[in-house]
Amino acid sequence: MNTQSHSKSTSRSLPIALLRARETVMAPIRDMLQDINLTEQKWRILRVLDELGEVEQSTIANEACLLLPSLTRILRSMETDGQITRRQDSQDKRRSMVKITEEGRRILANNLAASLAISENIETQMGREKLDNLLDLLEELQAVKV
Amino acid sequence: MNTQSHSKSTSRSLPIALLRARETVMAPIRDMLQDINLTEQKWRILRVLDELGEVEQSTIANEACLLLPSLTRILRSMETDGQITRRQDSQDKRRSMVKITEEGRRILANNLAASLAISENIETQMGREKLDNLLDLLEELQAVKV
DNA sequence: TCAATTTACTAAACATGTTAATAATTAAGA
DNA sequence: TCTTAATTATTAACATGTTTAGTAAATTGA
Repeated sequence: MNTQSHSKSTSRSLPIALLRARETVMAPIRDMLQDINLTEQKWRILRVLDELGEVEQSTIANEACLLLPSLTRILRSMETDGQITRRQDSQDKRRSMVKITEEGRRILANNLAASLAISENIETQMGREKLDNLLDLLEELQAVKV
Repeated sequence: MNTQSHSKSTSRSLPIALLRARETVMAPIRDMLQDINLTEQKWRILRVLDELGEVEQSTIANEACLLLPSLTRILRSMETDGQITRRQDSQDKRRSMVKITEEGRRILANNLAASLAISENIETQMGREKLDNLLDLLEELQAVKV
């Protein structure tokens, strides 16, 4: 008898189930991103910036699930590549405000169709109702106090 | 109007929702693991090995959602620390068979209670029914053809 | 039988994750 | 005001993620 027969199988373990499900969903997205030479993290950052407008780095880190040290490096390279701009906030000089550029928006626009096609493929197989149900449950899980 | 008003907000994006939910769930587990000087990946490997017995590395990689190059490095350090053993398979000399040691099992056993407490906290807040529903949907999502 | 292909793993290079320490600035309290 | 604490971001160091390439062993198929 193994240790986990007291516990639960990894397939019913929430952290592992979330990870495996994400790997499934990400596989085609990674293929798409590889074609345009963009990492998963940079893609998330562009989407968050497009959604929120000009924001400070801590906000990006929270929304895109990145740690600040990673973000510092990634934004540096994205600034070099002309996908985002940074400027010091005039009110609070600790903050640096980040904004997506036209080039960044262009990348999003160019890949919107491919991105949607991937989502729709999953929606077709699982069904809209189940997918909404899943998204609701995931939002609820995020709100749990840990 | 931003690019994503054609698309969907990041909170209704499956990859991002899965990532954010996982961050929530993992936070207390990371705290637990830090106390015993174990990474999240090593914890997953121990759980998979405990569940499956002696297996080849590709199997571990699949089950624990790790790529083989990462696994090579991590197993090397776990072997040094006496948590797993490796031996060449006699039938197929390409394979190396990996097994959890008593030390590895001891680590699992010592942290089973803490691990369960974390799961039960989430279960209490979300409810058993919703959690089962979520796990079912995640399993279904994993099975989607991408 | 043997060349071509597949499988299992490792190596190397670079990007990101993670923690700790630090600098700069701002906020809060005595 | 002055000091202390908190906030924002960066740097450094090391572990892991990710991709590409490579090696060795096994399998396939003419």
